[in-house]
Order: sequence, then C-alpha cells, then structure tokens
Amino acid sequence: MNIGEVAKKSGLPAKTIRYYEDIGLITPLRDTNGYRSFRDSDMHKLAFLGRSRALGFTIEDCRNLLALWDDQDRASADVRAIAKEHLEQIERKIADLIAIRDTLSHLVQTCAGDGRPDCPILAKLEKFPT
Amino acid sequence: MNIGEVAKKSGLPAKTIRYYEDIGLITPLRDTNGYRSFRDSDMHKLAFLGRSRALGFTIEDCRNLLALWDDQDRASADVRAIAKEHLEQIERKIADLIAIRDTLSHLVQTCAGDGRPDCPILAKLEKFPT
DNA sequence: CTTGACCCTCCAGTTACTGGAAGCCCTATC
DNA sequence: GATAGGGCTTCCAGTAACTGGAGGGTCAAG
Repeated sequence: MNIGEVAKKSGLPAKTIRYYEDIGLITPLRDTNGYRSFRDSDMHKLAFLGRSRALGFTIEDCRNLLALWDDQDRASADVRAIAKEHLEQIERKIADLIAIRDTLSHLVQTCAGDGRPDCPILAKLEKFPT
Repeated sequence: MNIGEVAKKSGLPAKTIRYYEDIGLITPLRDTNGYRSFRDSDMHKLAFLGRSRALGFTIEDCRNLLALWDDQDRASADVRAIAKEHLEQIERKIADLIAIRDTLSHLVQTCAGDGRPDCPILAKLEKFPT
C-alpha cells in the first residue's frame, strides 16, 4: 500500500504518517522507487495511533502503549497506569476549563455588548486578581 | 522598576515579560545602562495580560483586548465578541474532554491492572473505531 | 510525449513560552 | 583595587505535534 491509500484508510494525513515514521513510531518498507510500502501491520499501528491520539494520549504515551501492545508478556497494570495518569490530567484540565468557563460566561452575560465603551469584561481584566 | 521587580509584582516570569516586549505587547523604556525601565502603565498592561492569559485568551486575543482597553471610544460589543468566541471554544473543548474522559474512565475501570496481559484498553485502541 | 496525480525530501512556521550560554552592570566586601 | 554575587542583557535552540510549501522524481493514461 502506498501512503495515499493508507492515509485514506487510517484517516491520518499523509504528512502525519511521514512524521510518525520520522519519529520512529512506524517503519514501513520502501519500494524500489523510494515510495513507502505499508504492510497490514503498519496500517494497524497507524490505526492504533489514530485512536490513541484521538483519546488525547501524547506521542510518548502512544509510543509506550504501542510497545505494550506489541509485548505479549505485558502486564495490564502498565497500560492501566498510563491511562489512569492521562485520565487524571484530563480531569484536571476539565476542572480548569470549567472554572474559566464560569467566569467567562458570567462576564459575557453582564456585558451589554453595544456601542458604549463600558465593559465589565475589561474591568475584570483590569482590576481584579486572577 | 527593573524587570525583576515587575516579575515579582505581576507574577509573570522575566522571560515572559521580555517575550511580551519582543512581540510588541509592551514597550518599556530603557535606562542608560540598557536595563528595561517599567512604568506603572507597563505594569498595568502586564497584569492585564496575566489575567487575560489565565482566562485562556490567546496572545492575539490579548493584543486585541489590550487595544480595546486603551481605546476610550471602544464599543463593548467588540470586547464581548472576543470573549464570546473564546467562551464557545472553551465549551467545545470541555465537551470534547468530557467525551474522552467518559471513554477513558470506563476503560480504566474495566482494566484489571494486574500482571496479566489481557487489557480492555489495548483492545479498544486496537479494534474499535474512534 | 505530455499531463496530472502521486510520491519524495527538506525547510520553515505554528503557540507561547522556557532554558541556557556568553557577557555586561552594580553593589558590597576584603 | 580586585573580586564575588546577583541582576540584567542578547541571542540561539528547544518544546508538541504537526502543517504548508518548494522543488523535484514517478507512474499510468491518452
């Protein structure tokens, strides 16, 4: 399979696939013309990567998950640890964003949003502590 | 005021303050020895920037907010538009993260996390659509 | 034999900083 | 007067994970 087909099937842009090769996540073969030649195993890895990334795992997490996936003797505890850490990060980020959203939505509601210059949003940014 | 004092008062790292000057958000004076000399107005701008960034506004948003702040003839509608757009982005991001969190927390719960290799997390990443 | 769709590599840019090197400046102390 | 420290300066490079583009080879069809 050439990169175009793999891109279509995996949903990942060709650029991204080349990048994943660059950083050593996949190692497709090469045809005599220099074109990358993807095996089914490469395709599977890319699909795995696509799903891992969609869940917000970092590339380094993905690298580790991929290694565990390849390792038949893995302990599920190792996988779970990665996922759990990531989950906790996401929960922290959600909490942060919710706090921001609440502040912001209050400000947006109280701002008249007309032609006059008075604006509680600017007042907040100007005066109050973070 | 030298940069160290401003950093302490504003809570922003000196590096960040220099960066904000680089990209034209502030324009402190210079002493004869080349040191930056911050006026109160610079300090206020930095505080404003710190709070805006803490609310997740991008630097470009900050630049625009700062310009509106400076402009006595501004229309609050312009400020509100920026904040509202940002708020909507945040709401989208929260929704995305919650979806991820739900998936992930389910997976983490169902994974035994012991010494055995069987792992629903890997199974999910391997098999199912995004 | 040319056209168009692929493919290749390499370089630069993105966001918002952050770290580090090399080197002035200022004050205090010996 | 030499020196030690802390603070200040600039400039360069690196971060995460791509993305865009230039310049150029390859392949199948007409």
